[in-house]
Amino acid sequence: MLSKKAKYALKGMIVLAERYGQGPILISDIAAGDHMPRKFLELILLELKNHGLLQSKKGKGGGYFLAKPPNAVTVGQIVRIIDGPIAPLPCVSRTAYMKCDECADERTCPIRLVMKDVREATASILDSATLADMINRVRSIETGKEALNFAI
Amino acid sequence: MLSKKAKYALKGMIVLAERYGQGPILISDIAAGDHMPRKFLELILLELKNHGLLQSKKGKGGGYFLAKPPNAVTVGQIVRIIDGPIAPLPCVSRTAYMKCDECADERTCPIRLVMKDVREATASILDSATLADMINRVRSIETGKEALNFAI
DNA sequence: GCATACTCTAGTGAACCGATAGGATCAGAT
DNA sequence: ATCTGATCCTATCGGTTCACTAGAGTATGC
Repeated sequence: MLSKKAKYALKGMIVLAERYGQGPILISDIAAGDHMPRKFLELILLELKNHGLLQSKKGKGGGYFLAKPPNAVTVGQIVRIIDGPIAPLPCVSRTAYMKCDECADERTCPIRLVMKDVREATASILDSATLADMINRVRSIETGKEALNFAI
Repeated sequence: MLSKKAKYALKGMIVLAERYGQGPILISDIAAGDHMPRKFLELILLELKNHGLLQSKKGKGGGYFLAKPPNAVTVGQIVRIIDGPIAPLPCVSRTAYMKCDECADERTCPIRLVMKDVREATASILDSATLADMINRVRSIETGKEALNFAI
């Protein structure tokens, strides 16, 4: 389950992606647009900055802005920073692998086999979805309406 | 992330599936085989029973057994009972849908669109994997060894 | 030097997790 | 009837995480 923290992080990043190239944006502005608790968002943005996804400027005219273009930041990166590994079990994680202590033979653990499939499927979705993708996807729904459905 | 409780539930169900048709199995036996805390497992099996996945018999010669054949019980069912909805966000859940309060237009929420993909992918894996599938998958690895790899 | 805005450390109440305790209840054997 | 073996049920507990808040610290620009 995605935490609220991660959800706020994603929302914040999307706002910043939409205004990419327009200079620093105030925390307050980001929070106000999507009804997020300002102080909480403050922590989150800081964390994303410390992981290199954001840059900031202090003082008047300050704020946050993306460290990389929107097509170079994926949902997977953001979720991993805030919520930790994507894998449903530590023993199938690539970024934070840990052996289960009870599991005798990892290679033949039936639960592991299924959860590995889940991990693979989830990771491939989250790691291929960039901020730019998300924005475009919404725009095409908003402007083209149900056009895509007919195209299929 | 899958809870330990859900993991124990899956392990327990697999044990019961392997011995399907052999009458009731003791909680203690199930717990001992996989090093699970007996009392904790007791709660879990009870919960699975109350949701119709297991049946039980009290007194001497008692124990737990599957209410349905192993090919009629999926991982998804078990996980949902123990850990709740599979969806990463309530607003993309089919079994426990809940609107997000902040989300103005659900149809164009970019986060929702991505998480819906994740839900779909995860659910299709978990809902198609039965206890019988898991057992067979392990057996074919154990007996056929690396045969499958060569086949690819 | 003062207002502005990010930076950092603590802390808090509520909920959840993993596990245990102990009695209640029921089925079968004697 | 009574005893034994097993599940059934409720309560509780220590620890951790979650969602959020408070407030002091620090750099920036005018």
